[in-house]
Amino acid sequence: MRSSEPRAAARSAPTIGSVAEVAGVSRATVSRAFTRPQMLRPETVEKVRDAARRLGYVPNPAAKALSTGRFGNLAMVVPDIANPYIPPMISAVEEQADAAGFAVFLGNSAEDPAREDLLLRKLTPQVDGFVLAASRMGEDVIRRHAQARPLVLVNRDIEGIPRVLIDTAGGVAQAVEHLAGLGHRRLAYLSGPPHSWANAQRRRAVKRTGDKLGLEVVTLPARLSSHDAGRQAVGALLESGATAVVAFDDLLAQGVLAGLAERGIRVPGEFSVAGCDDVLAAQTFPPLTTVSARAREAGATAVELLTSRLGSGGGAMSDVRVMLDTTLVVRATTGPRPV
Amino acid sequence: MRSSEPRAAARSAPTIGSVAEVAGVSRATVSRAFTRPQMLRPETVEKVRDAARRLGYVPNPAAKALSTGRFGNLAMVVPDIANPYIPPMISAVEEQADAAGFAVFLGNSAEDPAREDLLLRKLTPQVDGFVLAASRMGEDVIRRHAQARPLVLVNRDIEGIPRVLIDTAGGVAQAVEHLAGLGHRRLAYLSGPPHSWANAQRRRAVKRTGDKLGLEVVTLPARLSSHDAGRQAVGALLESGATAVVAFDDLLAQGVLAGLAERGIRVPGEFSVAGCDDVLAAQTFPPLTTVSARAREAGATAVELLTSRLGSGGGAMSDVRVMLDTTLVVRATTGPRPV
DNA sequence: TCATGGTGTGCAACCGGTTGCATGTCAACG
DNA sequence: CGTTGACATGCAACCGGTTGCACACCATGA
Repeated sequence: MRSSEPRAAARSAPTIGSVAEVAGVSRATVSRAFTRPQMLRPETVEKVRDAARRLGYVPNPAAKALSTGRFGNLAMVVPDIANPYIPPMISAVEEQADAAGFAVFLGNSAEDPAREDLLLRKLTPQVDGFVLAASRMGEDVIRRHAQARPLVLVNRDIEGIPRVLIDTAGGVAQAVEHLAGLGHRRLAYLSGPPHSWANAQRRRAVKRTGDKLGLEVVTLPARLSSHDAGRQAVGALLESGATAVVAFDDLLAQGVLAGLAERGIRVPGEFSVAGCDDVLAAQTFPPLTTVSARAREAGATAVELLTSRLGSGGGAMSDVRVMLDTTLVVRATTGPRPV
Repeated sequence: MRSSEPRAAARSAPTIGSVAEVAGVSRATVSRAFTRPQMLRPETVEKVRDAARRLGYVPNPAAKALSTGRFGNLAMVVPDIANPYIPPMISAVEEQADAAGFAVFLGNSAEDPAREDLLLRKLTPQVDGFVLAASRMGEDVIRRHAQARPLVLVNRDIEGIPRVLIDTAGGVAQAVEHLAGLGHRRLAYLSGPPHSWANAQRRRAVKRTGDKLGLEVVTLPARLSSHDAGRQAVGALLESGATAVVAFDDLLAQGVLAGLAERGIRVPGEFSVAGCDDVLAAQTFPPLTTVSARAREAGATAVELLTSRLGSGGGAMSDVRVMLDTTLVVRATTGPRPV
């Protein structure tokens, strides 16, 4: 038999109306059976739920959003999904949001502030809030968006906006102490993206701790965080006279490892390497000494902050700034200073 | 001064009504100025657009969705974001969807078919279509969802449902030929997730090609795709008497590399290792011989299929099955059979 | 017996767009 | 000069929920 549907897409989705009809009540009652059951006689609720179940009724979120102004959606925007640092955070956000009954939009800004801004603007009218990971946008732009929707930052420190910061300074300082304890006297810091909050934080921690312990510290630039950049930095690293390096992140550190291996320099026998973020670090050989990341926790915490704020009807809580501290994880790429 | 807003959240978002008022036209005209401008006098369109711009008007997608039944959203559901194979695909999907004017929901099923089903059910009422990567759901369940919304599969082969398959069989066969050419006579295949389409495909390709070339092939199980599983498989690998291994994917291969290194077995001097997917493979040391992945292309193609189908009003095209073939990338973990 | 009040349900308006149809205007034509 | 029709715009219903208010019902106390 031919399809007798009026439209192309056979969207015979049952509505609140059909449920009402089957249950023999009004549409209002059906609505209340789901949103305010305590307002109804228990047997009425049961009757409605039963009808709904039989019809396979699923409430239409668009309609709900239209009348309530709440969407049940969050958006997470990241600078680069491909950076291995990010997926665990996304995963945690998704999990936590799901548990709180939210679905999550994912946006990828490709490190471009303008793109990020555009994304937020397009997402705003269908989400209840945002999680912005390592946002690249200007402070004023972020502030403007925060006015339109509740917004939580990860690894970006703006006063007055709730934020979760992974304090790698502590872990990096431990790495420096660890290396000093192994007898190293001259240390290199291989830096990451120039405008990154995390890079500034780590560079400072290396410098300060090195100074305190009386080490010589040289800082080497790396254009960006990548394996190749790390490998290419090995020449400068060796010329610098350092016997150990702390790299901005694990990607760089792994590049350094590869570069050293190519030149036949043994790790940790002749050179020590420490990374940061604990990303795939246990999976290199030798396993990389690094600073734990806690990216998952950061994501989960951000969503908690967001949903609790949404629950409380947007009552702005006082300035929230969560610091997650980190510790060094010693594996096999650091050892005593070569003699 | 105190806030004089009626509600807690100051949502003074301009609506079609306010634009109409400012422009001095009816709401219908404002709507048409955006959706059917050719229906209006050009100067009217200009007048309306101008008013909208001044007010910062952004159409409310929930309202639009409610009246049109179209949402402007897609959903991508993956089994595990943390698997490095996935992010590039997500990234491509996001990019392509964005270009076509869609926002994308991300869902993570955590390899659990029931969770995946639930996710789809919850997302269905606010998306126009789905991209399912390596779905773990039963064929009948997938078919049911495909009835509710257009749906494209990646790396899952179900007749009648549009799908994009990364044909690693070709690349894997090349890997076997490569190893045979290097003199290896006994070969191991280290298998991946038991219910995975990709695993079956690869295992078959190794077996068939090995048989053709007169090699002995042993298949070793690995519970899942992980670094640890690979490392733990090294014992069985060595006992098997093989001199080379093709692993289900790069994660496993890298685990094998680590396990071999721990035992002081040189690669490729004493043992050859090939992976699959080209994920971080260039970043190990030595760089891994592997089969190229094309995950990005798969994602992009899936979205193209989806959007073109959405554009054509759901007119079901005939059975679509896109195969992306792959090739071997020889790097430094494969060498001549040890003597 | 009647006012009283609490309880459960329905009516109808509303959220912000879209769209079929009616209306008004104006130029072209007989 | 009246008719016709193309074109631009407005009116009002509708999408599928939510919610303030009215109402009916019933038990209670005077």
